[in-house]
Amino acid sequence: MAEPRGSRRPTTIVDIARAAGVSKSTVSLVLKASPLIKAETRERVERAIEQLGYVYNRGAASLRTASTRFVGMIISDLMNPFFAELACGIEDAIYKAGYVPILANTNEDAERQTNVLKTMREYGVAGIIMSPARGTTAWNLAEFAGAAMPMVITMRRVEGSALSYVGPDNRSGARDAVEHLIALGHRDIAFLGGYATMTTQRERIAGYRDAMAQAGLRHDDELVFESMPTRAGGREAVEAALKSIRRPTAFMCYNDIVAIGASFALSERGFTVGSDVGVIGFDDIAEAQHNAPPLTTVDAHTRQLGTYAADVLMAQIQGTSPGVVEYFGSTRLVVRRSCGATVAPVRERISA
Amino acid sequence: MAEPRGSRRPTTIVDIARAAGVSKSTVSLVLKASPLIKAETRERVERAIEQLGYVYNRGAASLRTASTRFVGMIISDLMNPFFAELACGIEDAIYKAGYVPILANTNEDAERQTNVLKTMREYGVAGIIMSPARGTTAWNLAEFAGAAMPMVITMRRVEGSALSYVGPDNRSGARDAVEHLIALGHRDIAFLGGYATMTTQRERIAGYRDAMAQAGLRHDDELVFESMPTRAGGREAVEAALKSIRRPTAFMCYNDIVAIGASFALSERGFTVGSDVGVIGFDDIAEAQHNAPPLTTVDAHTRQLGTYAADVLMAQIQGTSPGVVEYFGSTRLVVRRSCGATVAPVRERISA
DNA sequence: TCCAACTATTAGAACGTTCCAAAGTCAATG
DNA sequence: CATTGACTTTGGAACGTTCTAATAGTTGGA
Repeated sequence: MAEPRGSRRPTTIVDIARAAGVSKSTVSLVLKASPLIKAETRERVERAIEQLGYVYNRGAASLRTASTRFVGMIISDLMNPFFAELACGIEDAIYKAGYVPILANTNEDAERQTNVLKTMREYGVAGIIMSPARGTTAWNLAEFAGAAMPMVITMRRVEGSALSYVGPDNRSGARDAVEHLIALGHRDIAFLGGYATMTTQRERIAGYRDAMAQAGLRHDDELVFESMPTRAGGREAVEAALKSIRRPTAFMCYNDIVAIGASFALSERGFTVGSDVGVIGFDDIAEAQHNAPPLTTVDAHTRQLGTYAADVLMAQIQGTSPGVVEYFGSTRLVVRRSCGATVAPVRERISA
Repeated sequence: MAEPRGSRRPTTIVDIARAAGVSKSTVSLVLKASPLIKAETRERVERAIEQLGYVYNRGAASLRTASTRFVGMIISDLMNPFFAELACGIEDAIYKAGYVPILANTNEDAERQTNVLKTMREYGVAGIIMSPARGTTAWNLAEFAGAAMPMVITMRRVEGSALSYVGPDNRSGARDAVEHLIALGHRDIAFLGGYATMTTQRERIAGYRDAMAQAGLRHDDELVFESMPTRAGGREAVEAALKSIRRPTAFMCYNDIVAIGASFALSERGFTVGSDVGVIGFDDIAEAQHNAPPLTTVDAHTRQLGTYAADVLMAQIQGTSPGVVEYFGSTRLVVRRSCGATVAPVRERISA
């Protein structure tokens, strides 16, 4: 509470030691709650700390111990509610582990990502969790891959990288969703959104093709409509699909915001999404539930994946890790109304 | 690139000095691009840095200079797209100013906020930007208010606090919106969402009352339906309003997610939002545009406010500030279709 | 030849912690 | 009364920078 008497210099461990009539070593031990210190001494020191309004200097401690409790958290697009949820999961787990997250939102800018990685190293972060910007190559991460720095990649695989990875099982998630569309009677099903340069898109398309092939349905490139993975991209992709020769009756979308953009554009054009035409998203962001109509989607358990990614990193930092982890989280189809499930009841109680 | 020869010890400025045949002071000067250093010497040092794969240790530098380039960024609810957008604005500005954000998502938990403030001080942040958790009092912030630590509060005013504040002009924004509803012919207009313990809600309600009083319309407490400021809260609030004696025909909502929840519930009950009944939100989050129907709302210029808050903090840190700033950003009514503007054309080209 | 005024470089203390090795206390034991 | 061992406490080096003041080296003018 109180300021140090005379000077501007902040109170240090030495001031406390003087005030309490002990050595600075003793104060240091009190600060880390060492059992070596006698109760009476500890109280005396604690009183001095209180009185002088001492603030522990973690920077100095870090210099001495050559380790920090910073964790770098590199997010590719924080404006996307999906990544915001991921970030929340990561942040929470980091906080609970007694670490502190340094945030960087790269906005899909690989150059910025490079800068940020460099800076974080200079700040001595204990490890890094990152959802890589589009176009990140294993080569970009090579420096870190050498176990030099604990690091986990999340949500987007980087091919050829030997780093730990945590993400959803995109392929089986997409397969489940498309199988559901097929079961509802859809035959011409398009895939909307994303670009083939994104591993996530390729994985989801693979799932789409698995289901289509299984049912003996067409699933060639002419049924894939690429676009930016945004709401606007969803609108564009669906417009393109509607202009195509074989007009699809259902749309498996790269993610929820694409699906929301697509269902919006479909409604604008007079289609009744959920009966004329089916739409399914991926991720299950909060918004999906309140879309019109409520969006059928694949729950990726985003928040939990974030938490798990952080846990993996912590284990790696603390050396309790079994080495490189590759985790593909299970997904769950959430049937709402956008898929054309006219008969099926809404299986879900609205909650969030 | 290359690792130091023998030991595990990371390369330091001293290793560079030895390799380049100069003193560590010289290396230090090279690192800060001092004009004192001869070009030839600089090159020699830079070559050594490259060869030994030296990583600058900012922690050590901070200890010596007694200052860091960390900025604390305390967000009350990162899952809310409004705050995610705010966070993006802040992060970007901080990054551009050459600082590094430490993130904390308090999740409206005042206790966590207290912890986080303490921790950030221990890490020696140069300043803090924070959207306070609900229930934060001036007393909670008293320690910081003494100009001891540069700090700017954003989005939610804390009464009695002498800290800088940056946020939208809630009162005039809400007034504009309600005036628009009145101009469209609505007479029974309710206010939905938030709690009177939140300064932001009180300000927005004040604007609502300004407009209602001006038009000579009822605006007593019976037309205010409080709820959590979430989508679920919006649903609950509108249900309560529909049960009330004097059933309103229009709803001014605390924010966009409340409005989205409300318009969802109204549609579920068979109302056609935008003709039977009007709904207006506040914030203009990305989602508003793709709501069904697209949501009329008050653009708070969220991202810019974040950027501005960061700029104010930077000025305060660098001592170029004119002291305590109170900024109430102008707002802009964005007329879409939820307000019952059946006649008015949609004034906006869809863009995001 | 000497001094002034540069330019370029450097020695060494300082920043606030932690940690090691050593030392002081005290009661019990032989 | 010395010795032991458990329990507390401590001095001082070390962490990797920056910064001040001082030192060389060089040039040019008197």
